[in-house]
This record gives sequence, structure tokens and C-alpha cells, in this order.
Amino acid sequence: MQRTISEISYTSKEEILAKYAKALSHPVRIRILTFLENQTCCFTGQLTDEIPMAQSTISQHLKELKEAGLIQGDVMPPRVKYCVNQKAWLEAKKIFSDFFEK
Amino acid sequence: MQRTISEISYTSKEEILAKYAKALSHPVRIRILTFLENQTCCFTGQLTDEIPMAQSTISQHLKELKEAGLIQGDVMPPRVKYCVNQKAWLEAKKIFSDFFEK
DNA sequence: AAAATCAATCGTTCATTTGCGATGAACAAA
DNA sequence: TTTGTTCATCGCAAATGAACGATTGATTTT
Repeated sequence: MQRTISEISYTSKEEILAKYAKALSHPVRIRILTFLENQTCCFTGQLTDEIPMAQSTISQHLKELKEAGLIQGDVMPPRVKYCVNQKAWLEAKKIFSDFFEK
Repeated sequence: MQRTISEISYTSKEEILAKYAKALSHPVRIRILTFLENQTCCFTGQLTDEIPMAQSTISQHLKELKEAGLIQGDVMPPRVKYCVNQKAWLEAKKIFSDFFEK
């Protein structure tokens, strides 16, 4: 059968949900977010103490969470304090909840 | 600095959440699930009609959703009817909602 | 029995993710 | 100024993901 495959485009809801889901798609990122949520905030050092992974790996996961918008980092030399971005957190919460609601 | 990197192990909550999140981490899978949720069920053919992607690609995404447990396929020769797995759907809903709740 | 239909799977290609050690940049402390 | 601390980034390797066309297997229809 011959199918015409045009360019697929997604709604922004689909893309935003996928973006947040991707951020949550690795268990260590779940752990990091849970940790941050409990502490309100924390320094990277606490995470590298708690999580048995290379510092560079944790830094990489933090970067991904930051790029998804779920966390933010405040530089407080020589350390960096990470916190959950409450605005994005609430947006994600709502988007997931709407998605599962219907 | 010398760090000891033991084997990391995750809780089953972390793993289950990550598994569902991964299933939702591609916009076309979001679209498929939304479609299924609206129709209750549908045949693969409806999806390949609706979504401008190769049949094999859609089939692959269906497989991933099935492996995550979110959908199930009933073979009704020569077609296959896909439905959301309500049990898994509710579990996912609760797990995401718990996660964002705290 | 032959042809048609539907969907899964195979094989390929290319891109992205994951993890690590090593290095670098910024700043504080000695 | 040198040393130490903290974290980000680079560079690499291995694994996984995404997309496609082609093929196969199951079943119906002709």
C-alpha cells in the first residue's frame, strides 16, 4: 500500500506534556526531584552525597531537569543551590492531571 | 576527588513512574493515547489514517505503549483493536498525582 | 487455491541518551 | 599567589530510540 507521509506537527499541549514526561523518564531524575521537593532546595553536593553516581552524571541530569524547566539553579559561589521551579511544577501537575482526567 | 560509586538501585515507585513517563515522552504516543481515550478503543487502521507516519512506525509506538502496560491489543482478525488498559491508566494517574502532590 | 488485507517484525540508518573520567572555570581560603 | 573546593563541560563509548521500507504471517475474500 502506498501511503503519503506528510510532516506531522503536534499541538503545544502534546509537546509540553511530552517534554515533562521525558524529564521524568529516568528514575534518578525522579529521585532528584523528590529530594528537592522534600528539602525545598539543596546544593548539588547533597545530591552527589546521596546518589551513588559520578558527579558529572548527576550534573548532566540536573541540566536536563533545568532545560525542561522543572528546576532552577542559583549560583552561590562556590556552590549552586537547586530548587524546584514551582511555576513549572504546577503547570506539569495540571497538564498530567488533565491528561489522565478525561 | 575520589568517589565510590556503588550500584544504584531504585524503589519500585521510582521505576514505575519512570516507566510511565517514558511511555508518555513522545508526542505521538500522547496523541495515540488521547485518541484511544476518546474512542474508548480503536483499530490500528484508524491510527494510521489519522497520523501521518509510516505504518511500521505507528506499530512500533503501539508496541511501546503496550510494553508499558498502558494499552492492550485484542486481535480480531484481520485487525487488532487497541484499548487503554484502564487498570494501568488509573495506576499511572495516581502515581503521577501522588508525585506532584507533596 | 489465489489474491487481498492488516498489522507485526526485520533490517537499516541516524540521532539521542546515559554514564564515566578528565579537564576547566569560578571563586574562597590560606 | 597558590591551593582547594565546587560544579559544569568536554570527549568518549555503549546502549537505546526513532523512523523508514520491505517482508512475513495470519486470516478473509474471491
